[in-house]
Amino acid sequence: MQVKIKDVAKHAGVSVTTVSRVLNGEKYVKDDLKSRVNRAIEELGYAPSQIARSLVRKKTNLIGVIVPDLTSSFYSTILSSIEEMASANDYNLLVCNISEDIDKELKYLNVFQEMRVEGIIIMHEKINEPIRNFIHKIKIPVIFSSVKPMDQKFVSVIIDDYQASYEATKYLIELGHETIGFIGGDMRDITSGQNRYSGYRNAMTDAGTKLVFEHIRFGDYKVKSGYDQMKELLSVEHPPTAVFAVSDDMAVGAMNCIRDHNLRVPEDISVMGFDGSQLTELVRPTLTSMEQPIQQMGKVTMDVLLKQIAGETISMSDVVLEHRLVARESCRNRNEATRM
Amino acid sequence: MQVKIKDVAKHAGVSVTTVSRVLNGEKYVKDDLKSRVNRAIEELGYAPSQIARSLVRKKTNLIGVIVPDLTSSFYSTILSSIEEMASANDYNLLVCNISEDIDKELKYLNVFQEMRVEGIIIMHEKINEPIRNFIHKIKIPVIFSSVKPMDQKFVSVIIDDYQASYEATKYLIELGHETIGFIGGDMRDITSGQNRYSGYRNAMTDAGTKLVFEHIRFGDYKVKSGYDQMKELLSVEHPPTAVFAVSDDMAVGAMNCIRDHNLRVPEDISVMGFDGSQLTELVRPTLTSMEQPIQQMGKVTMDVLLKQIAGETISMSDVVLEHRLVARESCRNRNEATRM
DNA sequence: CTGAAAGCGCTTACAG
DNA sequence: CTGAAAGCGCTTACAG
Repeated sequence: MQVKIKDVAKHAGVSVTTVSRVLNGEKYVKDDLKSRVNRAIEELGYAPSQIARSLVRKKTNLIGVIVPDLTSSFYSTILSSIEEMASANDYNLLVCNISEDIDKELKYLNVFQEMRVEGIIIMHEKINEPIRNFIHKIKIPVIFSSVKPMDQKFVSVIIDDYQASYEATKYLIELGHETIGFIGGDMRDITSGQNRYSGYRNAMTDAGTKLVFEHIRFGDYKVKSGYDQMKELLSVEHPPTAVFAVSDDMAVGAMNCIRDHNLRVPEDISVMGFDGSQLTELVRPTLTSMEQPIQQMGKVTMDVLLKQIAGETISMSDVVLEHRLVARESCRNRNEATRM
Repeated sequence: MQVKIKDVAKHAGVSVTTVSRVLNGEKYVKDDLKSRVNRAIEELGYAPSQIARSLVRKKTNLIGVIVPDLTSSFYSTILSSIEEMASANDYNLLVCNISEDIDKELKYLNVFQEMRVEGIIIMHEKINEPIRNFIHKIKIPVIFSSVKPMDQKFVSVIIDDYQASYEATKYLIELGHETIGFIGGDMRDITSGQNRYSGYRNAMTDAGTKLVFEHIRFGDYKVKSGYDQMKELLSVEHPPTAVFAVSDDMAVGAMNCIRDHNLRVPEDISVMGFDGSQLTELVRPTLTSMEQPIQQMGKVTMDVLLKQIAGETISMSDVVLEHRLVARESCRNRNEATRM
């Protein structure tokens, strides 16, 4: 049996009320009693039950987080930054890794509700009807991090994906590339699918560069799909001289595919990534990438969520963070490249 | 105000006992009442409070996990596998990312206790005195995953690090390498520090290969330290022709360093990693690695922990899983290599 | 098959 | 400054 407050009270010869008071650091307890209580706590190895405390206080200090893929460097970095902020504010994280499994998500959302988490963070945008209904119904604050699903009720902490993608493409154009392949995301995703595609498309047409149907492909953000889609890009009659993949993972997959076909990055083909994950510095050549402020994204997400929990009436607008193109080795000027 | 069981009872015109019964799927409730209750639950959007339920059942379905570094591919993969098993068994994960911060760990361990988690998983072996005392004192099952701290009270799910390291080294020796550099871990770590070093050392001396002091270095398992230590190895008069790093991350760092010095892997220097993380297939050349069964490690950890929670008297012995050397491109026969 | 009552381990007015 | 009592939202004997 766990020792409980009653045992401590008995041991110290005081009432449970008094024990509770020293537990919660209230003043108005004589030093004499306070030290007796503390000694009893020490001697009995007492640890108050958060469960019981939560019940009466109606406060759990719990936050539920739904991660699409824990093993992804991008998400685990956001999560780690969320965790840091949470911990600093005495919140604990209940984490759920749904790997494309929508049923699991719904189940977890229910668990979150039953656990009376004070806030929910969601990091993907594949929101189906039951989930949409659910998050609209509950009165727990919900916030989206790194994505913005088609839904105006919730705050999203994101970058301007359209603009970022536009600039990334423009960068390649300015490097002299006239054929730029695109490895996009899931077009059902607004943020990372549609917006990034639009940015690419408009940058191309604005520059008077023609869009080549065979140069436009879509993956699932993971390394393997980058590899597979690149393979397709290499198999067309006139492969592009540069490729823009909307995730670093896919960009790395593309780079590997290019190398496995005995071509060189960036001499033969330039590769541009997106996200700014650890991978960028880890591969060779290092990967030029349109970077999201990943750490900050996690931090700001928790910041805003904590405010929502505190009941501050948040203006329902999104938080849009700065993106930044970090040039590394994987992209090269087309003319220099051909000269080599 | 949250709707509670009393509201449902009133709405359905039954007692809370009856509502509780249908909630918990007990038989002995007339279909008539059952459907009235279910309708009331539906209409009111009622979700039972796990907090209250936990209090009376003395069961939280919570497991606390302490991860050294969420952004590491190795740990996040174990965590993801733990999460999967937990979820399948209706357990939820409270995760704590301590980044070398021992104070944070102790704080979290306290939180875990107060939250009445049913089990605790720890994935590192830097156990200091206060933490040791703490985990020895609490009556919550504690299990170590991927490490075995110097302590006999707890079960560890591990591989035979000594043997794995011995075999990895032997593999390089059999490839004809006579000078094999070593990038080890923290020698305060029994499992991944001392045991892996011993395996290397003994494989070398058993083969009659002499240990070269300047060829033996120690990092912190991360990419950067692999890079830095490799730089040192390259600066000695006679650099080794092969390098064994005790983590894939360090091995990748070493590979990058070698390349940045205009040397080739594996033509000039072979590189062997350890862990079997996603990186192995992702870098070029692909990384030969002594692999741990990462997924299985997470799964088995949860398996054993669940048994301990169920009160099964576990024989206090560790679970030792199979390691496996996976040969890829980064290691080459010394003679072939020099011929090129 | 159904319900009234006690109790899970705390906190918090309320009274003194 | 201290304590008795009510209550947080459930479940579970117990009685019928």
